Amino acid sequence: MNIGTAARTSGLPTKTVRYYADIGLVAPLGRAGNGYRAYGPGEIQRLQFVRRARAFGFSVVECRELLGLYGDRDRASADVKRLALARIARLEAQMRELAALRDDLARLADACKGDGAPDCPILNGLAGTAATGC
Amino acid sequence: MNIGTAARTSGLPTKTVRYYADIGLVAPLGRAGNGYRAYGPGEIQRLQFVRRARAFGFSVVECRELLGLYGDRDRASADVKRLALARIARLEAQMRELAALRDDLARLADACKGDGAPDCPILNGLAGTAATGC
DNA sequence: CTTACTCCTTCCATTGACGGGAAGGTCAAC
DNA sequence: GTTGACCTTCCCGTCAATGGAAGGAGTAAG
Repeated sequence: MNIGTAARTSGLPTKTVRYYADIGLVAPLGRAGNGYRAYGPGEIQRLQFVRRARAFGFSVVECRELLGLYGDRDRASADVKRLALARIARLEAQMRELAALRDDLARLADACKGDGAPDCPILNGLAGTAATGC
Repeated sequence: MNIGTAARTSGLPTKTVRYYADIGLVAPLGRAGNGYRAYGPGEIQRLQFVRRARAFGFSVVECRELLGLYGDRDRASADVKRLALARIARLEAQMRELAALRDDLARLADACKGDGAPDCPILNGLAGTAATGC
């Protein structure tokens, strides 16, 4: 299977598949006589695996670790759960940060009339000339 | 005022202040005879402004726009409010995405016993061999 | 056989917003 | 006069790709 077909069936852009081959995340089966990368069903599965893991917010490094566990028949599911829970914790920390930002910004925006006048609590808040609590 | 003092009083790393000077976001007052960048109180204020706006998740491009409005005596607060509301919308979209990721991942992690056995619903889910709804 | 078209290869540059570190000039204090 | 802190420019690295150029390979039609 050539890289284009592998890309289409795995749902990744060709460039990304090549990139994953370059960094050794998902190596092709080998090379055809013409130098084309050759992919088999196992590689397709790993590419899809990585695509999903990336969609879950796992970094490429984490994907590498997950792929290692994926291919390890002696893996302990505790290892995988640990990675997943750590990722969940990071997601929730990010959400809390974003929520705090939104609240602060919304408070400023609420105080802003949004008319044609130059007096703007948002700019005042960002400039630190008003009490914004941050 | 030299760049180090400007960095300390504005709360930004020296590298960042230099970077902002390079990209023309906050230009120094001028150069001293020895080539050192010179900063005055106005620049400090703009640096702090950018620091706060960046903390609010505004991109450097948006900061540039906000700085333009900040220095414009004829600005309309509606322009600023538009930027703030757009940023809030983006924050909320990000939060929704993160929440969806967390929910999917938590559902998988819940199904995982986390013991020493190799059977792992998380890996199965990522591999697409189980119904995960994604 | 030539043309046309798609697919593949490698290599290089770019993104955003800096951070690390080298090589070298400047300044104030002791 | 010699530390030590501070400043300058310059270049490379981050993360995870993405865009594009230059050129080779495969297939079908005219």
